[in-house]
Amino acid sequence: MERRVRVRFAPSPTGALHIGGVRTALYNYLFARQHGGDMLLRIEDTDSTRFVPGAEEYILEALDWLGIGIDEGLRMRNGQIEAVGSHGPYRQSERREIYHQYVKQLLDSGHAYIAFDTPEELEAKRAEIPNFQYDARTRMQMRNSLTMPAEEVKRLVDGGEKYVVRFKVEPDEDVHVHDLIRGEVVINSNILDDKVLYKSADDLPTYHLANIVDDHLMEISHVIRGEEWLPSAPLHVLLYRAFGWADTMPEFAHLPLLLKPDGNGKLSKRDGDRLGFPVFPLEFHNQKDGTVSSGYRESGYLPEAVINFLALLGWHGTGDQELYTMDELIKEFSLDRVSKSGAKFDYEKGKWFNHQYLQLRSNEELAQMFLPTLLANGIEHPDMNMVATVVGLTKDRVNFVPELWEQTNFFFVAPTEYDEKSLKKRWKEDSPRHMTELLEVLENAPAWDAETLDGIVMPWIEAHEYGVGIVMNAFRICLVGAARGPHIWAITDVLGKEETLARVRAALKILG
RNA sequence: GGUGCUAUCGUCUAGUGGCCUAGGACAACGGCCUCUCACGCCGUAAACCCCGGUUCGAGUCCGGGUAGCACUACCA
Repeated sequence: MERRVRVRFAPSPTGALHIGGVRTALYNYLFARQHGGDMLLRIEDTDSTRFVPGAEEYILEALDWLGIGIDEGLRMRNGQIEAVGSHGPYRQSERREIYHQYVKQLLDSGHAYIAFDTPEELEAKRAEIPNFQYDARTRMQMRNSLTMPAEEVKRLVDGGEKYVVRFKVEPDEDVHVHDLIRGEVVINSNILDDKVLYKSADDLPTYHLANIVDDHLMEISHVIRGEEWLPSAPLHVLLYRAFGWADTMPEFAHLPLLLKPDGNGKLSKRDGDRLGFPVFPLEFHNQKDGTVSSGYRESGYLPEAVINFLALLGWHGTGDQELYTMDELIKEFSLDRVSKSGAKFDYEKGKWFNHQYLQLRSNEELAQMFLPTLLANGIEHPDMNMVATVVGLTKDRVNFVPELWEQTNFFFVAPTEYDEKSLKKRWKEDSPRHMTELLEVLENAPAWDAETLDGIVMPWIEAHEYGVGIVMNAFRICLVGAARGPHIWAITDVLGKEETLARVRAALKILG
């Protein structure tokens, strides 16, 4: 009775994988793992006109980066695409023969018919009749195998006339769809049109047919997909019935949509560039239109942060927990705790998640990740131990690895100018004299560790009643160029005696 | 226009008839810590779309309204 759980993520290679699609893939993956089932990946490339080269690779690479594992179908392994499983092929464009067979079955059983109406004719019809719909009310006035003699249909088809196969929707029936998230949804078949299932022009089925055939053949137990599919779910139920597969029809779960952070509507490709944050997991160079879209990976996001962030956009556990590892998500996830309403994409919270996961990474690891940024800023061969040290000193104040540069640049490059605001507030009339004297104190330091320096500088300040804040802030400006940064002795420790003294002298020269 | 789905702080959400004086998180604001800037910690402000009904009792159930969203292709 209990069926093996098999779910699929079935994107179209029409561009970069949208962040909403990533979440759909994630929920499918979590569901599969939790039930010890299979996660399949199938490419739905039945629209040859929208195909974008590189999109398939992109999708698989993105899932691989995020740690969303694929058990069957297409997946990325060591930078190479591989197909695994016995239900293939897993690209719909390679399953033409299979679809032919099922189109024929529907035609033979009277559940579908051939239609010759051209796109132009249909367009004219729509212009002529408001709210025109190709259905039980209108199909008998159109050019199709229901209205034309069988011999003529055969003659046209054999003669290479372009045609489509339409599903014959029976009128006046309440179609029930059971949805795991929304419960029972009922739609009357009268509002459904006779959907095109197959187009002879490119010898490919449409989504609706391919989807049902593949899900059946691949033994999919649960269809977890975006809410935009809810209106066509009744059509899919009707198709399962027409094929005689009603008893093995998968369960449906329609996920709420990801909405724009401002205004209205669902999150789209263009929102990212408009609002200044990525809507794609990886940077994408579209070979078709030449556009480049930014990605979470390239923006400095950690995959575990993206996963955690996305998981909580539309799902929530039973308690107040917000930080989840993938394993915890697999354990806790459940479809009945998925929200019903759309979620505005809150980019700010994503930053916070990244901050949290950044703190968990080791200094050495972060130093490696920081290397490209250093190089981009002209730091050619940094001492990696030193980089790890400064990263450790500053990582708790950044959300992203590249931001480390703003926090650590003075460790690598001595200041040449000094922040005006800091000077105004922290560089006093006595500061040049203090620094000159401090120079002498430091020159005579018996050692250069934090404890030693603190042990001689503090008593010196106290003895002269200069004020700790006044001296230390002026000193900080000399070393950093502004009133910011980690603890002063941590800075002198990294800089070393020679560099520290040189910076104080340079500051004295410029600031007087 | 038609059909469907949805509706709690600015945002993500907890809440499944009394535990709600509506909880948590992000963001905002204030304070503490402190040589600075941050981090961190503590605190403040901030919501049940509206109208009816059911009930001893409604954020929670029902009806209506309103609003938002999705779909309405030989796209997925």
